[in-house]
Amino acid sequence: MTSEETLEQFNLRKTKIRIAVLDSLSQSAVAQSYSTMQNALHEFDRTTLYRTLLTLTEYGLIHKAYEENGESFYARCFGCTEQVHNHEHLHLKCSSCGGVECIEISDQLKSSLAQLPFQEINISAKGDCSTCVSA
Amino acid sequence: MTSEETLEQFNLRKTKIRIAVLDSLSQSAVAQSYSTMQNALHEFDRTTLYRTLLTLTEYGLIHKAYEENGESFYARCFGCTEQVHNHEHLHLKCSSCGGVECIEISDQLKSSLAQLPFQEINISAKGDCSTCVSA
DNA sequence: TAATTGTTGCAACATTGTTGCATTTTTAAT
DNA sequence: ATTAAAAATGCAACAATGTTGCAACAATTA
Repeated sequence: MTSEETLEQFNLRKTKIRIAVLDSLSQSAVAQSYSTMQNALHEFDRTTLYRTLLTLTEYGLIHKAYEENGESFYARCFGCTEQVHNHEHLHLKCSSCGGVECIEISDQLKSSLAQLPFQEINISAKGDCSTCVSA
Repeated sequence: MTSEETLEQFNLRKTKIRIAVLDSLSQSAVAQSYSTMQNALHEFDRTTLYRTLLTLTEYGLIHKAYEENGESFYARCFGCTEQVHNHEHLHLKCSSCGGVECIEISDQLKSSLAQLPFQEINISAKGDCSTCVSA
């Protein structure tokens, strides 16, 4: 599904920056930092980017995958809605390239987590991402 | 062990703010945010607090337990050194009081995590902390 | 095409992160 | 106890990001 179709589906206006952000995050294997996106989308005002990320997050199209030292990394959400979030993955911050990758987790780990009486469980880790480990 | 003794043990100078930060975090059941500490320690310059947190973190006396929306929460480290970190717990952000609590994790979850080929695995969750759930 | 409604760009300010430097404090030596 | 050396502090300054208000503008709908 194209970014335009996605926006239509969520009853969001199809604006340039929303399409650009969704396109960029959809094509990216890793979550992107705010500053990376700001550099890539320098034709837009940073406030606009800020509000675009807020809106897309609010509607469950993207999510903040990782946060460290005040730097936020965003990724496309798949199977998430405003109410339900699929967090059956962990976020790996690559020690080598600095990117953040989403990693599927084992069934054993899933069931261990399912026993916890908490919501919005989030796992992050550091190591080499799939790109860097094979390089 | 008192905060002064702890600082001695790590060959760190016993300054007012270091003792105040360690005392405060040692007595606190929950991790404290930077802004909370800044308000509590307003007699010190915020740069000094900033550098104090850096130093205590560097030597493994405290650690950044949680970070959300640019707000960092710090807690006393137990059994951590500059090299080895004990992260056999998860950080629970309380939906009610906003505090961050350290929670011990089950052996099953520990062993699931031990199988992951990553370092510095960190789990966070949202829910009610032990204080709020019983209130 | 016009009216409506939502979005954008800009200005402005808050908070936190960060560095340099002069001053002060801590520690160790005398 | 005094002093010299080393380290920590306070202050000024600037960067990055978060956040709001508002006028101008663009996307949708009638």
